[in-house]
Amino acid sequence: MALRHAVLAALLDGELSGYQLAKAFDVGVANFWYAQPQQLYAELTRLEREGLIAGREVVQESRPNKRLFQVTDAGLAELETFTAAATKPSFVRDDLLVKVQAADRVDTAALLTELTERAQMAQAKIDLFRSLLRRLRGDRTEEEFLRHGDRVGPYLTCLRGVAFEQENRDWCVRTIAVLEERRQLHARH
Amino acid sequence: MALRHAVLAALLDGELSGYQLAKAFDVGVANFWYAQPQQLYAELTRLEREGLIAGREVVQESRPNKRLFQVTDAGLAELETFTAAATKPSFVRDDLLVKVQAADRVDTAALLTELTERAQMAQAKIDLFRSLLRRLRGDRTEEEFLRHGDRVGPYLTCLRGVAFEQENRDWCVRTIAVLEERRQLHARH
DNA sequence: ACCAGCATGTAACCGGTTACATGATTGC
DNA sequence: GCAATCATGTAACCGGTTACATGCTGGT
Repeated sequence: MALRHAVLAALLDGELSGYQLAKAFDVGVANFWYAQPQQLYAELTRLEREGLIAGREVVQESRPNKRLFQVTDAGLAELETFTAAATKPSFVRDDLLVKVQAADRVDTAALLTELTERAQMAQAKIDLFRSLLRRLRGDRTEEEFLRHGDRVGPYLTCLRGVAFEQENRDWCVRTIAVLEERRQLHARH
Repeated sequence: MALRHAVLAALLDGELSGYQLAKAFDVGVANFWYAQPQQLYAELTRLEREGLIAGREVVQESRPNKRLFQVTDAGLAELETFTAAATKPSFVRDDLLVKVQAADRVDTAALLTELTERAQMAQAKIDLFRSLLRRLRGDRTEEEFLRHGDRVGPYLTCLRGVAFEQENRDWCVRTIAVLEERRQLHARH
């Protein structure tokens, strides 16, 4: 089980519903975890049954009722155990990189389109994460916030997200330039 | 099925045995895919059965015999189809980031150790990838190689690997500094 | 009228992980 | 003598993905 700790960590920010969590996990919760709604609802049910989170029904009028969840003491203890235990490093697994690996042996037209899209998606994420960072730190400087702010966890993971997506975007742009130049050279023969 | 294309792409460099592939995939083949030996042997069997790769037995004296595989025309066609089709973006999923997300609510001692280890592992990968890049480009400059070299795919993915691991290392170092400073502030109370 | 957003699930499937298994050679 | 490297697999499991399902409200 891997998602459970990501959910617990996400719920440290306060009470959230499954739907709200789903929105957060849809963009990857500041690029550190991605999950689909179905997975989350299932995981929330399990976590509640095990007493690691507590849910309460919130009745709404013009919308369907929802259940807000928060981490219990047992849940926090679980996170504590998890953080203390060693984990094996995670690896990148990206189809786009596989395609680039094969780029000099196959047609690159579609690949170039995809790389362009990826660069744009990366830029969109950068913008999103940057505004998130601004919201988190408020009117303090970054250094000030990281020293004395109360919830630096999300800020730090978000910084990683920004750096990752910048790298992503820059690499896409560079790769497009290289492949396009080689295409032209090849066309001229 | 996802691994199959990564294997096909890896085999574009020339004939390789399952064991050699396993070594490459163990470090993540320039950080674009990771897989275990068992997975590879199973996948190679499947790919050969489907005619996407062809294997030949190589008899060795002082070592167990091995089977070398190369991509067939059908395999190349499969790669072509794969590259032309759209893929959904991949997401980062890293336990270490989950831990950092929760860092201000749990004890960070073990986490700091792990971050240090990660920074070192990232540095080791950077060194590894850099030497790979040097080997690939030979005595040409990077620009020259990317313009006229014949196998730029591996070079480009390797560039991504270096950038990723640098980002990784820098973020670990930064995060350690932040968490450690907060620890001291908190200890003094 | 129709689509987007709110809100929550079930069930089947597949791919990746973990555990288990074997056996020879070379170097410390 | 022991560990590391070469070399190749099988089987059970689990977690993440895909497909399917429901129903109400508010805006264009």
